[in-house]
Amino acid sequence: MSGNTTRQEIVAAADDLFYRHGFDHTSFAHIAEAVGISRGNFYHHFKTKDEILDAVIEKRVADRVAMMERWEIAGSTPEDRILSFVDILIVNGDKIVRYGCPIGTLTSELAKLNHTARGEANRLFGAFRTWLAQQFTAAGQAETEAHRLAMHLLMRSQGVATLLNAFHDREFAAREVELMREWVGAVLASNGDRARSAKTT
Amino acid sequence: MSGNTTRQEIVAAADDLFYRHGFDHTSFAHIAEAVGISRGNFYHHFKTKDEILDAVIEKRVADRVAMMERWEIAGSTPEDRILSFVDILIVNGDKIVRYGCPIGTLTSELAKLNHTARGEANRLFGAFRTWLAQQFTAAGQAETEAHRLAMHLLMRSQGVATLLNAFHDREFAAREVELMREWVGAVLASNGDRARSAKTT
DNA sequence: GTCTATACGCGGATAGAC
DNA sequence: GTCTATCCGCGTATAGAC
Repeated sequence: MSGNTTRQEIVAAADDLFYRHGFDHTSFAHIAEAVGISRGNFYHHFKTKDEILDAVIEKRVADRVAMMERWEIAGSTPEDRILSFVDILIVNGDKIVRYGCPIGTLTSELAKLNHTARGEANRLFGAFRTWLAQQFTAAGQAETEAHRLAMHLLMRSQGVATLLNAFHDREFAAREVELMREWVGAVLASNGDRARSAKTT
Repeated sequence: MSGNTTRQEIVAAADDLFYRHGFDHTSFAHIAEAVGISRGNFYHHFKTKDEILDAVIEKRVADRVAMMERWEIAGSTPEDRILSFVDILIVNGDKIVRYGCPIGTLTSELAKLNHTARGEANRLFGAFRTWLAQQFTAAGQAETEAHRLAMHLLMRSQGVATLLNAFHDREFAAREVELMREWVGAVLASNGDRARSAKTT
């Protein structure tokens, strides 16, 4: 909580570079250049590259949590909030075309590097997973089913991101987003039916 | 076509290491050690690392094409063949848990490295895409719809692979594979209805 | 806190002997 | 075709002056 601006700048620059070029391929020199400081100064803030990675993951988690809190405020119903998640694929379309999903690609890379921060990185997926499950639960789904639906939606989002990055086909993404929106609507509508019939009987 | 065994061994070892540790992270020393030759000897077969990458991509494409040809023989109907594709997620489950999808992860990495072989790597996805589209067409789907269905299935396969790699949850994968099988059945059944009604009217 | 200078190993790549 | 020896740049990391 020392509020060091330089440290925050380093983390922000590393976050961006790790996303665009990957963790392993990004060097201290790259980050130092992006921030505008010398390489030596670097080690006053972070002793190892892994420490920077931890800080970047921490920042990414915080950013995603903040985003989900905004969705909570903006969306009046659980369905609206879930659709905010789906819309990431459109809102961040340009970046995904170029660099893929920030969470999926980091997770994949750390898995291949067999990096110790693998588990930490999974908190990113976990944040979305539990949040989505909460929304489905709020929409009337049973606990286990809500978690399955959350995983299904996360899965489709990842799949679309991967193929959008490979094929650069925005129409494909738009089509799949529309299918996801329809799927969410159908799932929650049929549940509503069950909920209503359960009430009336 | 010189039939050099050493060359093939290098490509096979590189294929494996690129998959398990990533292209960038795999060094000449790693490959040389895996094959059991010296680093110097290496350059008699490949002048640059990129040449090895090209050869690995070529091998991967050939392997996948051969696999799809086996599916053509094994499956009597287009639906059977499509389900062979879906079942990769189960058959290769262990490897996917550890290293993800060989195609998706390579594509993502090359995108981040902004590597020239990016386009070549996309032939891997392309091979599955066109083959799946052919199967959907053979099952009675219209040309454009067949391609959309192929992309949809490829998307789901990628999404499942990514989350399977992240969460190591085999039950999740089994559940999603079952959903994909149902989806394939439903899509082809409804099409069959349309085809039948078109015939009888 | 920020800098310069530097250590040291590993990466890709080359030369040339056998 | 296979080897050893070697070049050179870049990577992480450290020491120490300002």
